Amino acid sequence: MSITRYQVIRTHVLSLVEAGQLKSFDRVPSENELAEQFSVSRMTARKALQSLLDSGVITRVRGKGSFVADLQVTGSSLRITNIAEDVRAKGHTFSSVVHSLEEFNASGDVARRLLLSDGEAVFYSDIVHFDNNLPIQWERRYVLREQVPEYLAQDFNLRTTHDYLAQVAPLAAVRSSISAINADAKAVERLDVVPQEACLLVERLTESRDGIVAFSQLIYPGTRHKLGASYEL
Amino acid sequence: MSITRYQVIRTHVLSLVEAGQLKSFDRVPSENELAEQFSVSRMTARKALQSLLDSGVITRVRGKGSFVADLQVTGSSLRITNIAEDVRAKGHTFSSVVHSLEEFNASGDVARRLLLSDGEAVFYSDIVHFDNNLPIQWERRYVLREQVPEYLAQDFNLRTTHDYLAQVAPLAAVRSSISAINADAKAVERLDVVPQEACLLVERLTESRDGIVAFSQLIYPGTRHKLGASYEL
DNA sequence: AAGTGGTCTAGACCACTTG
DNA sequence: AAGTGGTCTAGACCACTTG
Repeated sequence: MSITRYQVIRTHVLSLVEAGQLKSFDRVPSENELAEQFSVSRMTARKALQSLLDSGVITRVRGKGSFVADLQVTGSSLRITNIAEDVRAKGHTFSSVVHSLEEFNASGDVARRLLLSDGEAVFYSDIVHFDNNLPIQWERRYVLREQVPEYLAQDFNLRTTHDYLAQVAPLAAVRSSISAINADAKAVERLDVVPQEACLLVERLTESRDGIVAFSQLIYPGTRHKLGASYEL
Repeated sequence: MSITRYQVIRTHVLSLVEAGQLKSFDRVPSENELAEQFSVSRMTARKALQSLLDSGVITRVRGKGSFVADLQVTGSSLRITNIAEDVRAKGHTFSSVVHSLEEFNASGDVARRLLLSDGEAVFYSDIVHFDNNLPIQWERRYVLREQVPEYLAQDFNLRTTHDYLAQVAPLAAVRSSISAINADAKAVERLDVVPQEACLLVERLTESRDGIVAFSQLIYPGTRHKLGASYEL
């Protein structure tokens, strides 16, 4: 079995990603660009990109292009939890502090996750949730305006963003990734943790039947909170 | 988005399998047969069969033909992750280093999780897994001796603990928790991270039909690895 | 020799997003 | 209007397995 042309192209693009020359969400050469560069037909270049899509290395959007995917490896299963219910189920008092609720010009990672152009406006909320006055979750949420036009008019002390969104834009799909980060100055302030303390970062893209609704970043003090997942086979 | 021709063909073949007209190992119509039957080009028929291959519905052998695959045991989205497969799916090289494989006297947390008394002996493995020579998972596993008597005799360079355990003690239930920790000296050594770097800690209790099998601690460099979970509702 | 799947070409039309 | 990815065509050569 000799090495095929599409494998050569696949390996080339993969090496760009692995060498760090292309980072998450960076644009990957298009089918036409690769076809010209490697002197192959577009279908062959396409096959290379398609195999990278299948491997989860890139994502593709018609009309826009192909992009390096977010790091993600495993697929475990996680319940979508309602933090207010979880706290109350323990017999504790749940409360929230809304730090920001405003319009925001998406850029960088946030824009790319939401498939927006740099500078497009989204709704933004910055809220900390407490369990008996101890901060347990810092929630930053970027919401598409056309999907949830009344987002800024809500009182998120009365109802969590999760509950409100579940009502106005019922979930159809959720993609989450979980990583660990060291607390920066802002996290120290919001969550009352020690500088550099390990925290859980859950990034979540939620979709309704009408498409993407929101991108959320949920940060938990690592030592104060565990995410649970269980399944029976 | 209209229904494409290859989807029509895919659906047709799939319905034959689901209706039981084609059983495991039965021959599926060839690319040429389908192309003629549906009046499409061979490439379009091929795309339909290829998508069935990707879904695990059929297998294909050059020169022989396409055949209905053996019964699938897929638990849909509740996949328990196999790190070796995940790495290889990206086209990367997977390798492992076994640091310890020995008997160990359980105590504290480990004993409690396994419902043992303090000081009872279990089998213990300490292994680091690499993605292209970059450490991505440090796995410490505590295994009940009576459930897996031959655990210490295995070569976990050839087969991961996950694969071995899946074979000798099929999973019946899994309970995981995920938290964030700051890297201690041992983690720095095993995972080649910076001291205090945030890492993901996945703790997992696995059970077979005969009861608890093992307790595992899986530690991932936080910045180098994300756990992904996605579900469609 | 005839049939199979694997790769590849050089075109085409389309829906969609961006300047 | 130009670029993107998605689908599709009608050919081609190939390696491989089977009668």
